[in-house]
Amino acid sequence: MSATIKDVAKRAKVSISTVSLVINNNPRISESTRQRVLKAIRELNYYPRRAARGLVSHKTGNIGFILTEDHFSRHEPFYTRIFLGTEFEARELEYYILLTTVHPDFKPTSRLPRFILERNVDGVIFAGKVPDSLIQLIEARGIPVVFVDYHPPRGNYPAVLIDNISGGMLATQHLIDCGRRRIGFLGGDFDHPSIYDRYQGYRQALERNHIPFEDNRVVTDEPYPDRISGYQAMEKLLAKAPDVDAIFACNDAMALGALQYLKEKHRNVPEEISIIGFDDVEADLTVDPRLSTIRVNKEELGIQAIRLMIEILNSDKKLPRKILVPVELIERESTCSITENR
Amino acid sequence: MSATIKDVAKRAKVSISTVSLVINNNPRISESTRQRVLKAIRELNYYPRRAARGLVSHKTGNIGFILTEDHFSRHEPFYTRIFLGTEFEARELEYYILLTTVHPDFKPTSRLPRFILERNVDGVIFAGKVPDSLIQLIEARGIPVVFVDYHPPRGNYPAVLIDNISGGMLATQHLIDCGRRRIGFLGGDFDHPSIYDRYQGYRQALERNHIPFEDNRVVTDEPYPDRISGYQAMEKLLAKAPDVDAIFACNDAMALGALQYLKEKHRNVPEEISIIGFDDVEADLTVDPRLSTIRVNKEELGIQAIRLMIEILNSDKKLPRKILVPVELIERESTCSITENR
DNA sequence: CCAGTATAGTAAAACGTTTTACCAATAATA
DNA sequence: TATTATTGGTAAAACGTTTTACTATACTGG
Repeated sequence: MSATIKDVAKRAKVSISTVSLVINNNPRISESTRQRVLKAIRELNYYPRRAARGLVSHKTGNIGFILTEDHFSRHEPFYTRIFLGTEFEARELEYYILLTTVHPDFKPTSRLPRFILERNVDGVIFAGKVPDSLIQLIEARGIPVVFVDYHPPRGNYPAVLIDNISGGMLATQHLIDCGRRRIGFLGGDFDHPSIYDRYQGYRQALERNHIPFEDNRVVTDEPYPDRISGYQAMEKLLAKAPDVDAIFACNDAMALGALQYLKEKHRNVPEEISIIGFDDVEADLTVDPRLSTIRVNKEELGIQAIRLMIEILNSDKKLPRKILVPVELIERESTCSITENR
Repeated sequence: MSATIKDVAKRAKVSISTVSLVINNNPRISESTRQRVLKAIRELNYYPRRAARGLVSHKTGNIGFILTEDHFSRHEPFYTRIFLGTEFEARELEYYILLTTVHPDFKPTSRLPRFILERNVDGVIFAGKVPDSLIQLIEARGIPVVFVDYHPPRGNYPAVLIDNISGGMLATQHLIDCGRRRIGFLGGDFDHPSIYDRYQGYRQALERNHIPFEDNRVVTDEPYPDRISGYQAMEKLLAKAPDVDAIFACNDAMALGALQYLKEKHRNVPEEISIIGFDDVEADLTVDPRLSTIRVNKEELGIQAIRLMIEILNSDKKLPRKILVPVELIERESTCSITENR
C-alpha cells in the first residue's frame, strides 16, 4: 500500500509526531527539519488518510445538507441550485457535502440521517422548511447548524435568507412605476416566513407611495403556493376586485397559474393586467408573455450558507448571524407601463 | 460523549469483539447473546462511528463523482440530473456521493482530487468525457471506476451508456414515418462516441428503409455541438443540399440553433422542413414550435452507474460490463407528416 | 556559574473499530 | 474411551493519525 506517516518519519529520520506537527504547520518545528520532512513527504507521495485523522481529531471534513423529500421534488430546480452552490463553495474551502432528504413529518422517534448517527459530518445545513423535531434532535447532539431559505419560528439560529422584504418592495414598486395603482397580491401559506415577508414588502411599497391598501385585493388562503393555487387565487381575486390592473404573486409558480387563468379569460397581459412573480425559475421563459420577476440567486444562497457554516466551525462560538442575499428585478414581458396604450 | 462499542460490551457483559461480530451479522454468535447485545445497543443508542470503521476496514462508504468543469457548466442540466440520480440511488444503498470537478486538460503531474489523496472514496464514477491521464492515475491506485455517458477509446471499462444507436435510428425512423426522404444530419465532434453512434443509427435507419445515403446531407465539421454551431451547420447544410425535408441533429442544442436559422430564413418548420433533436432538455419546451426529440432519462443513467459500482465493490472482480439505458421518442411540434399539407 | 526559561523534538497514549489467532467447552466419530 | 471437529466466544494486534506530557539542549540574566 501507499506511504503512511511512519514511512515519512523513517525517511526523514524524525519521529512520527514531528511529521504530524509539520503537516499541521506547527511552528514548533525548526525550518531545517521542516524542510527535511517536506522533502520526504514529496518523495513518498504522502497524503494523510481522512479516516485516521478523523478518528482522533473528531473532524470529518464533511457537511451535511438536509431537506425534505417534497422540497426536493416539488421545488426541484430551486433547491438543486442551492445545493450546487454549497457543493461549489465547499470544494473551494476543502469540505465535502453529504446530501440527504428526510420525510416531511419526521417524528421524534424517526431514525436520524445516517451521517448524523455515524458522526460523519461536522455540521448540518438545513434547506427550506424542515421538521422541528429533526432540528431539535440534531441540535441536541451538539452539531452546529445553519439554515438556508428558512428560519424556524422558535429559537435564534444562523441563517442565510432571501431578502424577501426588499424583493416584495421591488416588485410592487416596479408595478407602481408602470403607473399601476390597483395592485393585487396573490399568496399562499402565510406561515412560511418568506411569503409573509414578500407580502410585507408589498404593503410597505404601497404605503411609501401613499397608495391605500385594500383588503379585497389580497388572496392568501391558498394552502400551498403552486401553479394550481395561483390559477384559483386569480379567479377569486377577480371576483372580489374586478378592477385590479396589476398582480404581484408571491412566487413564479403562482404567477404562472394566474397568468394561465387570465389568458383563458382573454384578459390582456400585460396591458390590461400586468403580472410579476418571484424566484426566476426556468419556466418563466417558456410562457408567453415571458414573466417579469424578482430574481433570487440560488447558488449564492448555498455559497453563503457554506461560508457561514465554516466560520462557525472555525470559531466554535454560537453566532446566530443572519445573512440576507439581495434580489434583482427582472423586467420581461408580463409587465408594462400603463401609459403605453392609453 | 455518546456510547462506544466498549460501553455496549460492558453493558451486555461480552467482549468488544462479540459486539463487533453482532453488528456485522456474523453467524458465529448465538441467538441468545446476539439478543443481549442488540438490547444493549438499543438501550445505549449506539451506532458505530464511520471514521473508526473506515480506519481498519478500509471502506469509506463514499463514492466519488468526477466530471470536468466545462461539462458541469456547459451541459449543466444534463450532468446535474445524472448526479442527482447517483445521489438518489446512493442514499438507497447506504452510500454517500462526493462530487468534484477537474480541469479538462488534467496533466499527469496535476494534483488529484482530494478525496482520492485522502483515500476517502471506495470507487469513482466518471461522468462524461474526462482526461485520460486522470483515468490512468486513478486506476493505478487500484480504485474501481465506472463510466457514465462516456467510455474511453482505450481499454475496456464498466460503463453506463445511452443507447445512442437505437436513439439515432428511432429519430431517423420517425422522420421516415413522417414521409420524409431527404433527411439531413447535423453533428459535431465525431471523436465523441455518443455523437458517432447517433450518426450510425441515422445511417442504419436509412439503410433499413432502402433510402440511399447522400454525403452532402451531412454536416459534421463543427467542433463542439452547441447552439451556435447548430446555426452554422444548418446554414452550411442548406447551401450543400437545399432540398432537405428533414433534419436529425445530434443533440437538442444543435437542433435549437438549426431551428433558429430556419426561422430567420422564414422556412416553415415542421411542414417544409421537420427537425428532431436528441437529449430532451428543458429548453425544448420554450421554443416555437416545441422540439421533437429523443428523450434520455438522465437520472436513470446515474442510478445504473451506482448500482454497477456497488456490484463491483461487493464482488471485487473486474467486470467491464456495459449497460445501455434505453431512450424514447418524444413527438412534439417540430416534426410532422409530409402528407398533412400536400 | 547557576537557576530559570525558551526551543526543538520525542514517546506514548488515545481515538473506536475490525480482524486474526486462539481457547474452552461441547459434540461427533472411531 | 480417546481423539477430533464444531461451536461460541475472547484477547490482542492493527488501522494511521493527533495530542499531551515530557526531555534534552541551548540560551539568558543575575
